[in-house]
Amino acid sequence: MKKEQKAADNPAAFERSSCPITNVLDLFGDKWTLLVIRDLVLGKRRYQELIVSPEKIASNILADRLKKLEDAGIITRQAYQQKPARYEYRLTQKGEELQPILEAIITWGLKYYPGTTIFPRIERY
Amino acid sequence: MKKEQKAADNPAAFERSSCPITNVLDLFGDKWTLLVIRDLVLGKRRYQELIVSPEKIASNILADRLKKLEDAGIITRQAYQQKPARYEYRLTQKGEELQPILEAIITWGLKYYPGTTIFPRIERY
DNA sequence: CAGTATCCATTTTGATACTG
DNA sequence: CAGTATCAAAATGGATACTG
Repeated sequence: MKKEQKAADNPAAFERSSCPITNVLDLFGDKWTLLVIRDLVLGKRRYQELIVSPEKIASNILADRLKKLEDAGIITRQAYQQKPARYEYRLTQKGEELQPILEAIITWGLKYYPGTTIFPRIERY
Repeated sequence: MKKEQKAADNPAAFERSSCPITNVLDLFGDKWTLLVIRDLVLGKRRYQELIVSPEKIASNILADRLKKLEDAGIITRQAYQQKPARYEYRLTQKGEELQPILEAIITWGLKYYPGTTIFPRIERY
């Protein structure tokens, strides 16, 4: 409700949305969202896998970001078992296409923060 | 002082910094920093040019971000006249190399936010 | 386990006023 | 103009407890 209300009430909202970068920043211009996307790109799919990142994301924040990413069509949430109901999160095509952004960030980050490394992609078979 | 203090006090800070993406997010994982970088990439150099972006960045926020970007070695601040002292902000080599990130964002943004456009680069001669 | 809910501290912002 | 200062409001975050 927040975003829509903002768009309706705030006359500046239109201008803001006319720039592609601004729109993308509305999506992940914060400390956590891109980290969640990183983990999904690396192959994580379950809540438990996502919650254990070294950055120690809080459970409420993770839940919030997963919801927002689903709303944005970046990920899907699919049940993989009943009782108890459990879900897997996967990138959609739209989400997969964020990968070049991540790669550009990684390239720059590795160069200017020497000693950093990216976790290996989780292999599934 | 804030960042350094954080690194010194917070035991989790080390883990956080071992990932290149996390480090980059510390730099521009917020609503405004990347917008400032966008404008600089587009050729803006002076405070007045930067302050008039359609997103209406507040003057204190702009000043803060310029300072942080300078501290990070992304931009330089050079006087171009005295009395009154006036400065130009330009991307360093390190800052120029952020361009691929911006380009990846723009590519994705243009695709998924149809109707958005990027401002033309300011031409100087 | 996979979230949801709550509560409070901290951070970020936005508006406005002020200075050289 | 190019910032700096102030300050209240809003957003965000972290810790913890709770539910099915």
